[in-house]
Amino acid sequence: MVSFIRGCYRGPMSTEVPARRYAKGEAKRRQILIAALAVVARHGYRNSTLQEIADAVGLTKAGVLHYFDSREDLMAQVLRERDAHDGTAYTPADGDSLTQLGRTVEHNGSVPGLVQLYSQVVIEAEAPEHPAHAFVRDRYGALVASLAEGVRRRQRAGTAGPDLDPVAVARIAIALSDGLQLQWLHDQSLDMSGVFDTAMDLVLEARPPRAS
Amino acid sequence: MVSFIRGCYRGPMSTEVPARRYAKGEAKRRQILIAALAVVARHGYRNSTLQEIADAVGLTKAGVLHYFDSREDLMAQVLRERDAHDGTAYTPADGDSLTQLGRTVEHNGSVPGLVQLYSQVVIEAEAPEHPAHAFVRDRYGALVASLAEGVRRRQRAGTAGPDLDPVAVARIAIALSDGLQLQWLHDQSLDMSGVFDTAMDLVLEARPPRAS
DNA sequence: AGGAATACCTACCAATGGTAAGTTTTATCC
DNA sequence: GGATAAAACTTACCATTGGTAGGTATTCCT
Repeated sequence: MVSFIRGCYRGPMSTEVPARRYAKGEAKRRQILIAALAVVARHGYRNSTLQEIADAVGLTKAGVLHYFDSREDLMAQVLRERDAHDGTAYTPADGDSLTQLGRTVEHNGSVPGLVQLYSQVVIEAEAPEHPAHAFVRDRYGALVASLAEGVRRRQRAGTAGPDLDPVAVARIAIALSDGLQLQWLHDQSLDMSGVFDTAMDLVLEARPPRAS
Repeated sequence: MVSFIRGCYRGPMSTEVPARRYAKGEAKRRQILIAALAVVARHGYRNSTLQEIADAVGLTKAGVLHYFDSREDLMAQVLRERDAHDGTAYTPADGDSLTQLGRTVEHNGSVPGLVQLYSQVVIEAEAPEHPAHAFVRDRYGALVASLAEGVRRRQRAGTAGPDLDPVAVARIAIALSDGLQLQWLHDQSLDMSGVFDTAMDLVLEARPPRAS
């Protein structure tokens, strides 16, 4: 069981060194991740077979499974890689996390394969034994924290209702993002980004209560 | 009710006659639907096998497949039946559809199995060849229409911002419902209903814009 | 060059969804 | 109250797929 690295999740706070691999292997690994996403985009998540992914990169099933513990693990890693790459998730304290989330929503409107994969992994990972369980959990946690902080900053700046519960608003923003993506999968004419911005504007409303 | 329908989806506009079947079969069919939901609740969607469902009702796999075209079809029918039963979906014009949706969200907080099944089917059904594709599409459509009408009624009553786009608000409500359920699956301590109500209150806000 | 770790393949297995074809049960019609 | 047609099943059986075991070839470091 070689896998000191494979399968085990390394969160943002983890500093473990990656398992040493040969250059060729590292390249192949990346290639697999890219191919997997492409295959999902073409045939959908549940119709994406290990065999087809393997074919796409000139390997056998077993060859692919040399890099990933399982199909589920592979799919989860696609997400993780993507997540780390375009840094949508763990937004550092500098940028505005709410704006960043909005941008991510907008961007996702161009990658249906990724959206489907994301939704699918999130649901599957509900099972505690799923390889991405901890990942998704941590991701949600980090997102909530980051967004809540963004809300607090806006409250200080006066661009968000002072009585809003930052954590609740964070959860609302995430729910909107996830939920709109679900709808969008069934109707890609939906303007996810527009609806998201509209909703968030209303939620963050800094206007004083109506004189009742 | 339309409980005697099977296999093929009959939307609101369909008038086809139900396939005739014996009383015993009808009972068995119900039993299977209930058992399927129970199995999903226990082991999760992807770990719910036809075999186990069959065992639960004293049949073989093939026996179950006599009633449903496929596993996916079975799962979709569980949703459909449930949908028709507690009438959450096609809310008639009488009640307030927004309140109704809120109640459904609250109720779903007690049935994790159903929530998981629902989410899973919605994602799977993105594929046009999925047996529940048309169902989910129609369901979304009907929900949007119903909720949008609810928003309009509130606007007339002065309990919703007059400038709100009813359809957009409808989509927002659905997204919140779906998205919160996704989060809730990973953290059942989340107060779905509370967050949902909070968000909708903010979105529907009828307060006048702040004097900028 | 030597040697350890990696990269990768060839079988092989078990589980699962699904089908084909037949047998038994159920209700209906003379 | 049997004949009969349809529904309610069952017993094989198949194909796909994820995954494993174990071996061979390749890479890289010293």
